[in-house]
Formats: sequence, C-alpha cells, structure tokens
Amino acid sequence: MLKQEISGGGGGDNWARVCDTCRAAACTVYCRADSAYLCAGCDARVHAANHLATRHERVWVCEACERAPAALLCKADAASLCTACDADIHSANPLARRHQRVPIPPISGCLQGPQVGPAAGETEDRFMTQEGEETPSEEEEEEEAASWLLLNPVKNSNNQNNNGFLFGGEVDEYMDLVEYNSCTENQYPDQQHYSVPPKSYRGDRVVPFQYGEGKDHQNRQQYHNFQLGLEYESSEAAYRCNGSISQSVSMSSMDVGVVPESTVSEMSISHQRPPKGTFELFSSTATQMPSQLSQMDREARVMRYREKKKTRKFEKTIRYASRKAYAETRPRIKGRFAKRTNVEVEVDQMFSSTLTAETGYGIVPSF
DNA sequence: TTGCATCACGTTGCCACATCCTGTG
DNA sequence: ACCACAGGATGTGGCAACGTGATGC
Repeated sequence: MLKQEISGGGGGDNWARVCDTCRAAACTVYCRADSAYLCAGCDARVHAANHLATRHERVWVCEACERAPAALLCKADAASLCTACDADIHSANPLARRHQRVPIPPISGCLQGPQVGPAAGETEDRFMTQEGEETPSEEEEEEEAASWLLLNPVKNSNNQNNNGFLFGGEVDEYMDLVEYNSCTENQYPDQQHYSVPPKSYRGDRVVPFQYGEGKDHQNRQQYHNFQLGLEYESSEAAYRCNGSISQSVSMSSMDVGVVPESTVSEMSISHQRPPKGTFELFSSTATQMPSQLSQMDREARVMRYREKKKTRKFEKTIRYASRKAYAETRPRIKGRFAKRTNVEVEVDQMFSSTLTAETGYGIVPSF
C-alpha cells in the first residue's frame, strides 16, 4: 500500500500490483496455476497448504514495474525483470545493453519458512535463494555489493528468520545512506545543502535537480519520518569510521561522473566504500539497522531502492553549459588546458567587446 | 601448471580559467 | 534586509599515464 502510494507519484501505471488474496500487501510472485499475484505471506500460506499446491510453479514479479511476471534476471543489476522492463531498461544505453541476462526458471515448493532462509520472497537477490545454488562468482558479487552497501553481517547471520539478508542489508543500507543528506539538512542547517536544489535555475545550469521536484517530496517526507533516528546513527558511524566527510569514494568514472550533483555529494559523504572483506569495520552497533522494521517500512525502502536503480543515468551530465563551451574552445597542449597567448586573449577581448557593443549582451552559449 | 610478455580496454590525473558560491563589510 | 565585493571552490574536455584482466607462449 505504501509502496503504491510512493510509486504512484509518477503515474498510476507504475503502481505495484496488490496481492490478489489479501489485497493489502504488494505482490511478489505470480502463480501460473492459480493465475494469481500473491504477496510473500499469502504465497507461503497458500502454497504450503497441501502437497499439490507446493508444486505450483510461480515466478517473481518484475522488480521494476511490479506488475508483470519476471522473465529475465539481470545479473548486473541483480534484478528480475519482465520482458517489457528488460527491453526498456537495457536499451537505455550501451553499458546497460551489455548486462548479462538469463531466463528465470519457475519457482516451486514453499518459499517461506525456516527452511528457506532469508525471507525468500522479499529479497533483492531472491532468485539466488530460489535456485538454491550460488556460483562462487555470484557470492563474490554479493559480497561486493554487500560491502558496498554497508551490509550488517552480524544481524543477518543472527537473524535467519527475519527478513534477512538484503532487506537488512543491501536494500536498506543503500537507501538509508543515500538518503542521509536529506536528514543532514535538519541536523546541520548551517552547512552547505548538498541535496537541496539551488535557489533557482541561474546562469547556464542545464541539469534539473531531481530532489527538489514535488513528485518526490512527499515520498521523501514519509520516508524521512521513520528514518530520522536511524540515519543519524548511520551518519555518526560514518563519521567515526572515516574521521572526515570529505573523503571521496573511488568509483568508476561511469558511475561518478554521471550522477547528478546531489547524488555525488551523497556518495562522497555517506558511501564510504570499504575494501573487500572489511565488514568488521562497519559492523559496529552504530551502523546496524533497527531490528524491528515493519514490512511496510521495508517495502518502502525497497521501492526507493528500485526507483533509484531505474532512474540511474549513465550518460555524462553537463551541469554548466558555459563551462563546457569554454573548455571546448580553450587551447590545449596534449589534452591539457594551456594558457592563452596574449594574441588570443586580445582577439577574444575584441570579439567579446564587439559583440557586447552590438548586442548589449555577452556571449551566451547555445546548446 | 606456472611465469612472463603482450595487448586491449578502462580509469585517473592534469591543465587554465570562467563561473559559482560563500563570507564579509 | 539588501547590496557589492573578494576570494576560494568548482567544473569543463582531451590526452597521457597508469592499472587491470585476458590471451598466448
């Protein structure tokens, strides 16, 4: 329900489908035999009812649209997608097109329960648990993602019956920390607002700021309400671990260079990526998530995580067109900017003054 | 199987300077 | 509260250097 409200901000078509049985929770699987979309709880209940029911073949619901059965698993995104979303997402850019996708086999048996492990139906990597086999490479990827996202292994290892691995780890941590800056606005009002939009579109700014948009505001507010305490803890931990908020994350340029300003700042502050195998650094109690999070909270978090995933941009973002224009016209030596010669400066000045005299305005780059 | 060389590809740092941003009076 | 100014911070593109993984011997 909350997921619906949140995802519904952009348009009704994106709302997650609700469970056909309880009509309360968002569906997570689609049962072909029953032609029904079911939430994790109802799925467990219905398909554990008898031997025949356990043999019903189900498929996960697409993590992107959450309205259609997933057909493909993207290993790069660790997401199960329906054919439409797969085509949509992976045609966005060349990098996305290179993502390896594999068909998702149907699920059978009982998904939930102690024997299944971490909250089968509700995890981002649920396809791994469903298949019951993890290749070493997948484990490594998982570990990498987990460390990246400040996973709390203590909690997960001790909490086999709760929502477990990714709900307490990948998804939650990722979203919490990304969201951190929205809270710092309250906590550090005298500091620069990394996540808030500029007062207005001034000068040559060409990239709109996503966080300022009304569409997201309500979601952020809702999410913000139940996360305040939690995020402050995380930020404190980050400060303690790093000693500084100015350290930057070493990421590929494809990631860093392409995200909007706010996101870059968020990452530089809160996503201190530990090297592989340094879980213990982040397993202090301060970084641990509250052990009691409602299903709704988790769904909201997952929703935000998915939304962020969907809206990731891999193209380079030009924030200041004028700077780009100047950079392109600037003289270079072996690719580096070089000082303008006196002649060039004079020519520029003449050209500029002529234009100014004729038009009354300076040069405005056009793109 | 191991070690080395080579190749291809991706990432990072550097440069100058207009513009932005913040603090101060 | 508003304005002007100073000075530090930021962002921009192309190239070379460097790092990393794959491949062949």
